[in-house]
Amino acid sequence: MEEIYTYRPAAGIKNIPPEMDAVLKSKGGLRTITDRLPELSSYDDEAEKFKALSAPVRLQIMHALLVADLCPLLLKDITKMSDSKLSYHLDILESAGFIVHTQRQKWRIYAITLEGRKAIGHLRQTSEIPMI
Amino acid sequence: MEEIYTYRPAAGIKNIPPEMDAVLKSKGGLRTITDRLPELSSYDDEAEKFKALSAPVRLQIMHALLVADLCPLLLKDITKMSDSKLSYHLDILESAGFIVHTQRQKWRIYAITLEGRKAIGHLRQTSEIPMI
DNA sequence: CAAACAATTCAAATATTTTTGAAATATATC
DNA sequence: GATATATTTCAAAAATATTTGAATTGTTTG
Repeated sequence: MEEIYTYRPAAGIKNIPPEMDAVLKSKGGLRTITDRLPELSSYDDEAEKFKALSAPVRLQIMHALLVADLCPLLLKDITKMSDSKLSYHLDILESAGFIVHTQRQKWRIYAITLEGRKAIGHLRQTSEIPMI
Repeated sequence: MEEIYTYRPAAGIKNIPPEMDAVLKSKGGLRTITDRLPELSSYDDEAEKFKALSAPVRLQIMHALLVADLCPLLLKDITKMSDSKLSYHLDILESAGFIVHTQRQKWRIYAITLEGRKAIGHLRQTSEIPMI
């Protein structure tokens, strides 16, 4: 006589480890777990933010901006990057919402956002830093 | 008579915005800022961790493991990925320290680590989840 | 022990990201 | 107004990451 499990794994899955069987039982079955999880595309924004911080050069920029608001000229000196390369990475950080810029005549001034501070785990505010 | 600024920017930099001049003065000059910043390679590990979470599929795996420890068979069913693809992404998450696995005979069981929970901002512990 | 299973590994193909260098834009200075 | 400056944008090249599918490893089952 074949026992019917409400937590039976999806068709196609033959064997699962005994521990998994127990886990599924306690969670109400695989279907219950699957149904609770959001769809893949719901992670897109979060993934983009993580990606923005996934390059050492961009973390370097973030940490420089943690010390002070800076224009690309100075960031270029600090990071030793070419103009266009710096511009590329600044754009990625800005698109992710971690930095912003203001235009002052022919210069730009970049500043880290509150979200940016949080993201790199430096929420402690250094009050002297000018905010935009 | 030429004034000598201790906060004068590095050679090669001609003009900076007036606001930048004030910022540099308050921070002790560009050199002081640069000297305080760690070298580029010091961000490698942190960048690798962010990169591990920079793909929607990997966040999906993380969130599934937040609900329960799971074997690749079940993860495959949940994420609709091919064997080798899943294996590739599990490896990236494990290398970053966000998940671990134990071997039970022919099966593996993957579990999220405490660091993994923290990283995706779900520090609130759901006590029923079996930990390895 | 042969066939089935769970899962990984590997190499090639594909896709995405990053770098580079030239051109463009806009502002400032002589 | 011509030249210099600050910065971006763009397209091609280079570097990395991901996907795919076949081969491999080790374990279980008949």
